[in-house]
Amino acid sequence: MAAQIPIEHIRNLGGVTRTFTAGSAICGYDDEAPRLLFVLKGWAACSKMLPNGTRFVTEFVLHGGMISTTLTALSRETVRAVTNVTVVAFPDFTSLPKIEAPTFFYRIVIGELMRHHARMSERLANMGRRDALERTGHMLLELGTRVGTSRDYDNCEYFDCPLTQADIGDAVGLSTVHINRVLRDMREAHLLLFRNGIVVFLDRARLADLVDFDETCFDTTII
Amino acid sequence: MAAQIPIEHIRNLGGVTRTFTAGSAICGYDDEAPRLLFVLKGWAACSKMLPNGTRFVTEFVLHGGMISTTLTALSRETVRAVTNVTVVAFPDFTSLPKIEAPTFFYRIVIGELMRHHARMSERLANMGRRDALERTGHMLLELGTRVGTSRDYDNCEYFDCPLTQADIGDAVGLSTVHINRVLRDMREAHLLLFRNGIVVFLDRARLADLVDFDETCFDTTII
DNA sequence: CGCAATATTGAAAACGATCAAGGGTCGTGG
DNA sequence: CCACGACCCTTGATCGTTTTCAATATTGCG
Repeated sequence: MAAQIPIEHIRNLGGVTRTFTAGSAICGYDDEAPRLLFVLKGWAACSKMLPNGTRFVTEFVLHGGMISTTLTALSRETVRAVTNVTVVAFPDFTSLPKIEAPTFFYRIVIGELMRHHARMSERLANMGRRDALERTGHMLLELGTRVGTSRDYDNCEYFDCPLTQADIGDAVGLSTVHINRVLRDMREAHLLLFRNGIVVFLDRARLADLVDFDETCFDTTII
Repeated sequence: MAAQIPIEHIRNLGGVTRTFTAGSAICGYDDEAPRLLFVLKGWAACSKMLPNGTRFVTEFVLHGGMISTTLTALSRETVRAVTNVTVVAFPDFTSLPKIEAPTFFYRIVIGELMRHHARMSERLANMGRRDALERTGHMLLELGTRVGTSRDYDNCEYFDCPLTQADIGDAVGLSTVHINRVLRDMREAHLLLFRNGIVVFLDRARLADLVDFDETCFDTTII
């Protein structure tokens, strides 16, 4: 199983390319035909609206990530484009009675579901047993690991992060106000900066240690 | 895709049956050969030990549930038998380079991963955006829905629940002490009883309404 | 330039954790 | 058969974290 989805393979399978503008809905849970989407570019967010009026973000889908509309329907999630997003869409062969797609396609889907599972497992533990600083630090380290960081700003690692503080709060289960305070604390502790859509890890090693971040679940060569 | 794993099919595929006594480890994350296990009987719990010394239960595996040791390794989870547990074990064909198993097996694995995903998604939202009473109520309703309830005790629905209050706390991210108080509140509000390993829903409808429980994610005929 | 969305800060209140102590139940061994 | 220990459940009091409410910057965008 490859470490990452072979996007090139997928491009050549006759999927339909679609784009979504920032803020638009990629799929709701009462959609048309079931589809499998692979994100080629941009950030998307899977979220649930709860009856109590709050929102929760269950997953950010990044480059190479998969969106199964069958799955989002089952999970009662909505997927929305955070930035402009490009995807390739396929009919959702996974729910057909017979194997109808190249067999390696099944392996790709299973791999994606597993990576996804590993992230959710980590995030569950995160939300259940860690405090605000650990949760937010963890989330930002996860995102940095997944999108990949560059080096600049006095040789610190950084990455572009199009999320608002509210998005992050909705993803880690904290109020926007508190995310703001946590970010200030991290800034004052010279751990990281988050300004103008850019996250700079001022001291990534210390941060990772502080929030005990373990890349295993994200930087997967296993699956 | 079937609503449930066709255990009969699986039994006839030459898997090896194994049993584990209550409390023993079913797999840790440094296990031997990767395997796929299907639980025939009993309750198991997937959990993570965090560096801060706390435990978090990411999933309870019940009758018909699947355990992939590849996946638990990736997620750095440990699986422990809560009660005595019987499983059928297969080599983990999902990580082989070629399709090596009956193709419907792939569909079974994908279905299980999706159901699993839907539960985790629901639990994430639960932990992130609901209070203690809602979380615990939700968890018990989820378990009741998954194992199936019987009627007795003045015609109330009930089910056998082998978990301790500590287990539940570790699964919903609350302290044991607080779980205890929440259970007392629910008892005093005539919503449910949890005594001697039995959960009785005294007023299931009102409870489900109070914690806004939605069975869609659990009672799946879709996948 | 002005509006809307986002970020920031303070003060008060709520919620859940933690600490500490006691009670019940079960199984084992004397 | 009883005593003991292990484990689980229960309750009270206190402390800390995070939420909420409210008000004010700041930024981005048409």
